[in-house]
Amino acid sequence: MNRDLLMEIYHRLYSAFGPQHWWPGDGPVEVMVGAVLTQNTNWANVEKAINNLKQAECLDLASLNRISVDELAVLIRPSGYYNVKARRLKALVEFICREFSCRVEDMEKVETYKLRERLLGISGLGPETVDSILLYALGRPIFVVDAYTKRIFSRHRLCFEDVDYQELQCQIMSSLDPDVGLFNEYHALLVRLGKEYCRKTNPNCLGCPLNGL
DNA sequence: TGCCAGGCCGGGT
DNA sequence: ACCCGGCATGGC
Repeated sequence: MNRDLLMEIYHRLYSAFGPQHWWPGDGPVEVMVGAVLTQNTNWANVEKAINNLKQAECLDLASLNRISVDELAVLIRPSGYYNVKARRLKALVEFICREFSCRVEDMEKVETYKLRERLLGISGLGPETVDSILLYALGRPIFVVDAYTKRIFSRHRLCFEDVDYQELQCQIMSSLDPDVGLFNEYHALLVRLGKEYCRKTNPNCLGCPLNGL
């Protein structure tokens, strides 16, 4: 993929929308929880679930490790798929507690792609969730691909509609310098653009900052 | 009312 | 190697 084109897109989005201040949420644990809860789900619903967790003072590894799956499911109900997501959250928390003594800081010593593989081994964590955790919770230079990224890029004929996740990620990352700040803002801006101009149906291209690329 | 949202898994071909 | 149903809430 062409580096200049990728940067042109980035600058257009940044000019149009400004900084997005991602991830919306405080600290690595809240970010990781949000990454799981937002799977195929509107962020507004995720916020309700996260507020429930805060209210119950359960938004930390020790509490999440202590409460039952069913108790957790009740708290995260507004985020949808609450039974599967409760299991996925427990699996993630158990992983961190088992492999890193419940200390997020201890994950720092693992090389990024090694850690990526280990996170992908957790049932319920796929590439987007894992990459979101790596980039936004752990500050690793990993580009997050999502449905909007594919839709936007394919509609601008920069990739195929059904492009493989890894394939698109590799193409993008091999064309850019590994810059956490850039990757952070770029993905957030793509989501912002997607919400306003590149939904599944009703693609209103009028006023889209990428017009005439 | 129906469709969509910052996916992923497991079972079937 | 694909393809698909299931998982579920809340907003427009």
